[in-house]
Amino acid sequence: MDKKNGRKAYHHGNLKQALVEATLSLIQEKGPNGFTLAEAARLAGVSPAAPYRHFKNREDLIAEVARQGYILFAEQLEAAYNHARPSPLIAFEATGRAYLDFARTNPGHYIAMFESGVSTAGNPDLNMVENRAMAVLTQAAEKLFEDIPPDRRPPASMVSHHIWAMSHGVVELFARGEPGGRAPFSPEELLESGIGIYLRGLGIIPK
Amino acid sequence: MDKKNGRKAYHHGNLKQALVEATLSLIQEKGPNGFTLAEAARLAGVSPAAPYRHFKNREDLIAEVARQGYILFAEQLEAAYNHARPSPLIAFEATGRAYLDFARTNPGHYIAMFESGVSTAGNPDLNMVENRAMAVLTQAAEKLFEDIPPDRRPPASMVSHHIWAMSHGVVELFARGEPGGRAPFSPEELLESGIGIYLRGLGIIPK
DNA sequence: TGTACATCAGTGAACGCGCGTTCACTGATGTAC
DNA sequence: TGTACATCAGTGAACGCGCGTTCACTGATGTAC
Repeated sequence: MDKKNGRKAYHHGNLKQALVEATLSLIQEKGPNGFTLAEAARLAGVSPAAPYRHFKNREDLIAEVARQGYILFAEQLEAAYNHARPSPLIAFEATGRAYLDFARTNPGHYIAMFESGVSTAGNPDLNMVENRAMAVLTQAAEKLFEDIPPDRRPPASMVSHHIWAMSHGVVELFARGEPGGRAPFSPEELLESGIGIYLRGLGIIPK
Repeated sequence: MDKKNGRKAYHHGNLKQALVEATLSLIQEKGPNGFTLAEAARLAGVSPAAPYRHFKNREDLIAEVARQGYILFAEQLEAAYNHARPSPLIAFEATGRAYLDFARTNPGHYIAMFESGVSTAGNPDLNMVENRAMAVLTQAAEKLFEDIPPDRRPPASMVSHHIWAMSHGVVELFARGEPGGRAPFSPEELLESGIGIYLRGLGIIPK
């Protein structure tokens, strides 16, 4: 499995993943629709026909990037949640921070997942990994309600959708482009304070 | 100023606005980057060179769509807010609904404003109209705090950014594509309940 | 009211370009015996 | 250990296409006198 000497190997060896990585940087640079399949091939050092060995077309390539993104995303949320330790509340807040962090450090993945127009509904693979990521948030919300009387608990999946929406909104509106772009607050501040107020509204943080 | 008889007038009469409208439907259909300037020209019934009389390039055209969108947006938010009548709280909630409504009924504008990649920072015209829209939300938040002791008031602009983020998140994640796409709740439900919980957290709605 | 002229807002042909996709091909690798 | 062969993963040339943009042009409109 050793690479032969240097560049000129006829077989790339790992072209599929190399194309995924080329796509990641192209997406960051030019947006999800700002580049062509030929450009990705060029960046991977390969002829324009080569990608067709691995992907049906451009959209298929982006879907693969998104798929890998959802898996990473779920892993990182789960790691941040850390089995509700040290406490469900602290772990929940850490998960929110991890959301923002993921979007920050993996912009290419994030864009492929949420801004590229790939439909998760139409793609069973994608649907599955998306649900897995979502489940982390929902379970975190459930754990949070242990101390609330059952008749005052909102549905956990509604709460996770609220948190998801607020996080996504902060990412899209305030964490893109220039630092200090659209708002006088940092994205971290905004998300942290927003979730704080929301949790107080749920009765989870005392007033 | 009457149009001459029928189609074949050499001068279009109102090509600039016709191109804006063509762009609106193309954006809805194919996304902010899924069409070409030539396509917009074709849809407006004009040669591919004609748009250059009115717009520097494609981006310039999309920026104009966004600009008109922000103006509409501010108007609709303001109308919904209706000078804090019948009460600051009810008016505030109506404004949230108007946000969602705008995104729903003006998808082309919304996409041009928030998903096309036009930078409002780099364009003074856009920046201005964006701020005008934002100011509606901020003023609505301020009015909401009249009854809260000043030392417990969060900055109004922070609150408006929270609301903006949650609304935008709901639109992007749950109000796009198929009805009942990503979530088991309707966008309206989600936004309404989310804002409700948030306002309870602010102490504006009693528990 | 008429006329000359400037300006405006289009046309249509042309160009160079790069893309997506197909195709027959070929070099490298894996495997059966 | 060798060898024949199948398969895999690339190449490179070709095609048709539509785009962005420029250009000299022209028909319509507005205006000064």
